[in-house]
Amino acid sequence: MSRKNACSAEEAAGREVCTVLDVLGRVSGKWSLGVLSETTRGPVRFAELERSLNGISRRILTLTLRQLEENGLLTRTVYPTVPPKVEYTATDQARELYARLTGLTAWAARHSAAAPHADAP
Amino acid sequence: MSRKNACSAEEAAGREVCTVLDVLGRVSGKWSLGVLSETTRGPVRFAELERSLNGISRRILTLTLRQLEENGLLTRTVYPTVPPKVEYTATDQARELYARLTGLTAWAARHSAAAPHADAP
DNA sequence: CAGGATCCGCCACGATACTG
DNA sequence: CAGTATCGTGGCGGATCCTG
Repeated sequence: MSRKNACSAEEAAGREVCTVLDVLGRVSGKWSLGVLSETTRGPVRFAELERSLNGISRRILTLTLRQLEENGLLTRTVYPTVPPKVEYTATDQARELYARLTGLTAWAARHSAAAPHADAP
Repeated sequence: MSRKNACSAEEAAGREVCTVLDVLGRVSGKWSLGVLSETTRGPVRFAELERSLNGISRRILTLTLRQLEENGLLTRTVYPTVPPKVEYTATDQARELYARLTGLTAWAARHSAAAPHADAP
């Protein structure tokens, strides 16, 4: 979960790059996109995410959720029930961003290249 | 420069996520976007990049260039002159991808939120 | 000038145990 | 159930030195 991105220097034209870097930094975690994918479909509980994202550890899941929340991409709702219940939902901003990101698959489709094997009809 | 992204598991809906992850992985380096930014403007020499991207080390620059080249995002042209001369240029694929990525700044503009200070026009 | 070879520090990620 | 607290690890990135 990369946090800091001061965009320390680069050149003048780098302002744009800097912004892009910042945006990508907000979903930089290995599982961030997976979490967004799940939470975009509707409210999801912690344990659900833990199962959906097969292989993620509790710690990383927590950190990822916190990061996304900090960046205004996730809404955390706590139900003060006796066994705790917490739901996470993607914000509108997150949905927009996620849409733009999945839009990259269009690019990937047009250039299936460089892939280890690929398919190619 | 993260290379491997087996997208080991996740869930079914994760295919999309997997693809996005793969695309982002191709420009994952700390300086990859900076390099793309420069090479998109036209052919650039190694030393030029080294200066433009202030703070980058020779090794990382080389690795970044190699990665981008491997992924078909950069064209490497060697001129067999006596002092070596090598030029790097972004491919069309790279320009397309870079355009989509800079498109993220639009999103960032609409949600200046979460930034340390800033917001409210 | 362009880049290979080394050595090293740091941080994201992972595995596990414990708790309200 | 939903986390927090600890400890360990791999690999990216940085600093140099050397060469065709």
